[in-house]
Amino acid sequence: MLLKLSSSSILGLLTWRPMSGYELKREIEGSLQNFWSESFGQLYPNLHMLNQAHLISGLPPDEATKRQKKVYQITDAGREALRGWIATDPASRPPRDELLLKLFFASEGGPDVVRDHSRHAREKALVKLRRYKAIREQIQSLNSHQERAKYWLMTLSLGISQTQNFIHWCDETLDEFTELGR
Amino acid sequence: MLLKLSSSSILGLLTWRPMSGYELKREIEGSLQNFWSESFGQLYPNLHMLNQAHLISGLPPDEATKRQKKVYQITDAGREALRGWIATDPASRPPRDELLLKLFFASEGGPDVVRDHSRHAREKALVKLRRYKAIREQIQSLNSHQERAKYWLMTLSLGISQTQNFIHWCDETLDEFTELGR
DNA sequence: CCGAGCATGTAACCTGTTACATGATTCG
DNA sequence: CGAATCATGTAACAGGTTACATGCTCGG
Repeated sequence: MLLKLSSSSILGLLTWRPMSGYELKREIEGSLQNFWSESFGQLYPNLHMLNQAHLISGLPPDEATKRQKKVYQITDAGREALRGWIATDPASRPPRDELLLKLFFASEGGPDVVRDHSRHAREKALVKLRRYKAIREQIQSLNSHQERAKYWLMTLSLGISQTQNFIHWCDETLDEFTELGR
Repeated sequence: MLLKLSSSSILGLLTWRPMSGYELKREIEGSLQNFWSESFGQLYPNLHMLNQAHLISGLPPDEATKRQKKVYQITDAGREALRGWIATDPASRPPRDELLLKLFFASEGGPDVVRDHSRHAREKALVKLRRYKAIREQIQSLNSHQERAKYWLMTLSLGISQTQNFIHWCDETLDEFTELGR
């Protein structure tokens, strides 16, 4: 069973607990935001496809809350497909970094452009870093016998160190190009 | 004049010297490979659009080599548009990192998957790092009165430190998850 | 009752890649 | 002369976002 890239996050999240499309979106924007995103326009069609492929199945609607919410759970075939997908070599998307492209050609704009961009990028990175650290606290505070925590912290630690390194680079760049501006 | 994202690299490169579509592609795969890419299917149509918008103009074909090569140069309006584009705040694309998504859900696959992926990623990062350093040598060895070099080295230094940091993280991860595998 | 958030879905659009078609030139 | 590379281009497709349409439910 071949698994589409845009379906993998769904299956992954459904290993946690059964969820609806809306809940999945919230979870993606919460837990996966740092390295993944998915739009409703992609999510709902994918949900239908996964259902048809029997990798997920719909739960019967809750009697108590007669909401029109559709809750899905992962099937055994789904878990199988997910495991297969996880094990295969990850493909890297063609690079497209707008900030770096602008900085690369920034000699056309002068040192001020570099200063402005790196200052702004630094601000955003700081926000990101604070968010990362808050998540880390959260994970560490929940029961440590959660086996998944180890894996989550591993990905987090990459995000934190990359962001810290980026901030450091912003500082250096800022130094170098504000001298030039004077 | 609003500049399309996929056209900006063309204008940027044409500030170096007049080039044909084919040469632009080569230059993108050479100098910009670490943060940018462009396919022919995008490049040639964009070239036509930029030409029609008078941001670039075709050079008369060389008499000596009667090749069917079409060489373009950037116009004043093109330089203007490029400067404007460089100065505007860069947008960041929605994140999509397949490796991190797999590692995040790797508790489904076990420690071996983590080990395999980080080992492989480390290999690729090492190759990248060597390439980065070779480029740095090259830039530093060309005449230092090239004003652009300062900008190029700035973007390079980010690439190098991010890659080094990534390799370091791979080592840590490898350590942690090979212990688990035993 | 009304607005915010819950909830599902679709159609139009944009961007970008892949695969293909075509032909010239250079070098061994 | 044949293969590799130079060189330009297009059509089909895949992937993804945005904007819209629709309606429910809960709290104030």
